[in-house]
Amino acid sequence: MPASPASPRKTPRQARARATYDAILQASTRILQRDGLEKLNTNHIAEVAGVSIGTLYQYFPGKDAILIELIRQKRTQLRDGLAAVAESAADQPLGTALDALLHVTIDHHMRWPMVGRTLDYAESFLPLAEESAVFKTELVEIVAGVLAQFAVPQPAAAARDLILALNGLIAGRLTSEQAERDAIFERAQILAHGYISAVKKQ
Amino acid sequence: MPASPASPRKTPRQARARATYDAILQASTRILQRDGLEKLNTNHIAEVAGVSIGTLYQYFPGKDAILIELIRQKRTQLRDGLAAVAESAADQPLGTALDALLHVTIDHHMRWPMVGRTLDYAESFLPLAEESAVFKTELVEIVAGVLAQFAVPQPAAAARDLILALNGLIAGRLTSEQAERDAIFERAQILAHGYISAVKKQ
Amino acid sequence: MPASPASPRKTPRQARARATYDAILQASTRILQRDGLEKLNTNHIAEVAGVSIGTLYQYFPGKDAILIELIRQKRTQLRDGLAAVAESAADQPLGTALDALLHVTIDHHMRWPMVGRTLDYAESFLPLAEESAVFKTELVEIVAGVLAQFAVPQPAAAARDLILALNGLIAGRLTSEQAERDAIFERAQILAHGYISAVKKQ
Amino acid sequence: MPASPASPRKTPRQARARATYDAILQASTRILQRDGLEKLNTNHIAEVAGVSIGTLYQYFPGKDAILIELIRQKRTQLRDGLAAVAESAADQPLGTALDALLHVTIDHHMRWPMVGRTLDYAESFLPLAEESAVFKTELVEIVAGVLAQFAVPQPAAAARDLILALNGLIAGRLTSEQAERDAIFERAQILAHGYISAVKKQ
DNA sequence: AATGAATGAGTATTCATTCAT
DNA sequence: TATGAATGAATACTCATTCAT
Repeated sequence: MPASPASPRKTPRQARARATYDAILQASTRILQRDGLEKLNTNHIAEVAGVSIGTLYQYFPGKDAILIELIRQKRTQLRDGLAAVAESAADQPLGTALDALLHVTIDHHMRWPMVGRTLDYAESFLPLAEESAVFKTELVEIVAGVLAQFAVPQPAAAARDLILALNGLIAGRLTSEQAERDAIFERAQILAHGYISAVKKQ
Repeated sequence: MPASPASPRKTPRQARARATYDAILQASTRILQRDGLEKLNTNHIAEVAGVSIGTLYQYFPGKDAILIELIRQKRTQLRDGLAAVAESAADQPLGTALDALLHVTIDHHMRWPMVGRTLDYAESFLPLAEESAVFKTELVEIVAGVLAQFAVPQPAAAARDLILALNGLIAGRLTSEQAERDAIFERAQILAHGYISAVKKQ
Repeated sequence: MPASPASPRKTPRQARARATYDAILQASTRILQRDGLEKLNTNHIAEVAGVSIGTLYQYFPGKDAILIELIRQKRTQLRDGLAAVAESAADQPLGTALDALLHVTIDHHMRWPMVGRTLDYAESFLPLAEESAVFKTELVEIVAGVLAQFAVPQPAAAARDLILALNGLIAGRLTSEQAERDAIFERAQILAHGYISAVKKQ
Repeated sequence: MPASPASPRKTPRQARARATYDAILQASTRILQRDGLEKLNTNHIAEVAGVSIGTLYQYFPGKDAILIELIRQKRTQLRDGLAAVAESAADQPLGTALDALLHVTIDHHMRWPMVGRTLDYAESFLPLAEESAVFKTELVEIVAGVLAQFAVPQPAAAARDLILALNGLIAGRLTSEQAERDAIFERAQILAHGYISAVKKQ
């Protein structure tokens, strides 16, 4: 099992090790959020995390592995959040279900807006093609499952387009000064409902 | 008035100078498209452009200035393309005008998909905040002008949201294998029409 | 009396300790043979030996001490092998005695060819000058003792030259593809006999 | 033509560049001779050579390339030296020819004794297998050419063995305190003549 | 005694930029 | 003006060694 850049080098067993592992990831998130990808270097991460550079390399085979782990954690959060909402939306009207999904998505983007944008870009140079495809399929399936309950035609294609368009809208709003949570929700709602109405009329 | 990183060091007057200047930008585009931002370094650019590193620095004060110039050229292309279409859309039905805008936008994205994504990211660390705000406003005004002709309420807000959502949809599609021009257009059309219908019903 | 890098930190008394000690040395030999000196690091040794890095340092004060111990063991093996043969050669003809010495030497080189070469090099940076001089003298005395029985003039000088030349021949052959045991023996025999004949004629 | 560790990165064109290139190699030789392979690191080389670390990497893709270039230069020196002597030995008696070859070889070893030993070891981890085989064949052919003139049977095999044995003898003597040039020559002469006599009697 | 988490000095390498020619 | 040799700060990563548990 050779260490690839895609997997952590050592799985933390002791409590201290776990804390170190998390500290490295949290420090990375902070740097990404405050200074961007340019300032994310291993020495800086170690310093912010309060560990030595050697310790960092005990847990991650390299800088890319840290980025990959951050991406994975963020994906897991979003997927689980959407899945939970999708499940509880089973017996609710379309508008309610949609709004719940929107809230989860917007909250997710708002948590670390800069980190999200940066990690999206990082995907383009990390060896994550296959994993990304799987993740996108999972997201599409979750959303498509909700859409299918309301007789939306071609639910997978609709889900994929909705996700992309909403991501663009939300991320774009968060980049600019227009970062009011409720305002974003309102516009996203119009977009989503409008799109679904149009798709149904097709 | 010292040269700021945001402006080329010299305005090329002679034809040879112009050719060198363009060669540097074209080389940068090629490297960005093929290898990504990581491989974009000044020595490599000079080599691909067929000039010496010294010459490169005669034309640009630094690496960032090259990126900035690429961003400006791309922005100018898109803005001019949309403006031309918007003008000729003055006496056409909404659907036709919208489709024309969509075509320009999709073509723009498809020209150098990887470059577009990369430059979008590069904006986040270049000193371009003000300029970017102006550009976005210009785009919004162009699109809002069209929407206003058809009594779309709050045309500026609608234009902004449409631009963001469509960018997300188109860029996302181009990232994945789903890069069929007509297929993208079809879905973008649904999104745009659906959104405008929804906005009108508000 | 602080532990010097030239001596193991503890003399193992219990069987388990002895096993650990040997496991570390065997692991080092395997790494040296398979991957070379570059890959020989204490963490790797500990891993291959199946002990923790802390335990390794209980038995050896440092990496150099491991190398030194390997060198000592190999030297002891060679010296004892040659000494045994030299003793039993007391009442045999010169050719027979010489052949026996050659066989021991070739067998010794063939056991771990890569390890031998590497440890020869390691001598150059380990604090082993005096010990090495003693060892070389011992070897020379063993061989010179045999030569003296057959009236070889200046037996010590002849022994020393023979050892050096044969080492060069054997090691060189083992480095290349020409590693046939019998073929090496044949050429070494010619070399040794020719040299002794020449020395006698002086 | 991708930069491999086996070839210099940039062939010096200007006089200044040539001087820098040579300074790097000379500094490496000095470090090798005085401190050994352990202390041979790129920063140290650059410092001793009086150039910056960046300059070093303009000429060599890495540390290994420097070692390889040193090996090549030493090999060329030895090969050319032996070839010249072999040619001029065409019409001389065997003893004279052999002595001339011995002198070249001993002089070569004595030039940088420590460097020679170290580079011999370095061969074992550098990607030089094929090149080394070619070089050894060339040496063997030069010496075998001389031996063949005097009806030595199997001249190639004899040449190869002689080279290996003499290298062992000379290098071994130079390692110890016994580094008298004439003394070494005398013993090498006995070895060479004895070996050839023995081979002829076979 | 054994463990393994942590350390940090050391080393290789890159790349934006300068400046003498 | 163009060239390309030179610079050196910045960065990734290794590995011998220590020490708290």
